[in-house]
Amino acid sequence: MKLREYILSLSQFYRVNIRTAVNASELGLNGMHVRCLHVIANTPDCTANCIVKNMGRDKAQIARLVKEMIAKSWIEKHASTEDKRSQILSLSESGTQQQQKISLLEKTIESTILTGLSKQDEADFKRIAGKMLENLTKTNS
Amino acid sequence: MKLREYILSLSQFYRVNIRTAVNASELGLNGMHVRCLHVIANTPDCTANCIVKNMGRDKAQIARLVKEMIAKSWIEKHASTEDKRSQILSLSESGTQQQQKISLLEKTIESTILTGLSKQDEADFKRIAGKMLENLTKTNS
DNA sequence: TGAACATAGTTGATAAAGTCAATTATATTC
DNA sequence: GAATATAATTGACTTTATCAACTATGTTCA
Repeated sequence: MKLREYILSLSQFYRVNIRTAVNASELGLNGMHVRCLHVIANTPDCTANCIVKNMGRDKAQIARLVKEMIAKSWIEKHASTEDKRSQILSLSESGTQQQQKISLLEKTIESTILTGLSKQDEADFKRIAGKMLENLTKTNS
Repeated sequence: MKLREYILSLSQFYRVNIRTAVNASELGLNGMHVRCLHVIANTPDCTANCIVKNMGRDKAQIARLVKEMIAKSWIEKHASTEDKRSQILSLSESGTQQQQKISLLEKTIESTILTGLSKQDEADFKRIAGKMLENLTKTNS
């Protein structure tokens, strides 16, 4: 089995799993919402562009997701004082709650994924995947 | 950085890379074509259902992709002699050529990804990712 | 300073990908 | 041989992704 297959299949089956869990919990959000909320939660002074860079998506797609999440009141935006072109995004009260619920679901899946693997395996995986990511993103810029 | 992010980002950036390369080479195929051709090439007596299982996709989606690829004459189908419900898929002459061109592009990306990683790292990655995949797919069935 | 270029975000148009339910044709089971 | 299961197909639709054009603000440097 080729490297490609491992990479693509892992994400595919991860997606299927998390979507099933999220649907079941009836939070009313989809995969991209989940990931955006994460990025916003974990990035200081997060802007739409931060999400674009972090997730490797098209900025049009992110602009629409952001709009949608603001409409649902999960996030808020306010103009940056430093750069008037930038909009700083942050989680609202309810967005934070959503995020916490998702984190719980993800912990469950994470422990499923890691079944039968050692701490060392996990660390190795992250180290190697991190290096791969670095290699992949360097070529783009 | 969480496991989730490594898994999803790796596939995302891999996709972006391979798509750029495939577009540049003007082969006229998209990401799903690429993956389907691979599965067909590497599965003995491949059926649409094999692709569904292998890739974790909806059978409707695969049926349409197969139809499209037959229309483009990249693959052929003939009824199975063992089970008249099944259609055995195989690469045509031109499909094989497409597949070989893609393989070249993928080799290039693969070597980019593996830059700075040892043979041992690669083997470890595959072993760990393989176990993860096993964990993820077991829960679904 | 101000023209040229760069960056952040938005929008329109469209393509690709994914989903759910129903249907047809064979297979299997008991 | 009737009930049930499976392989593939189709209709109707939603979601996700992409590209190009555009507005508004920033940056550079002749």
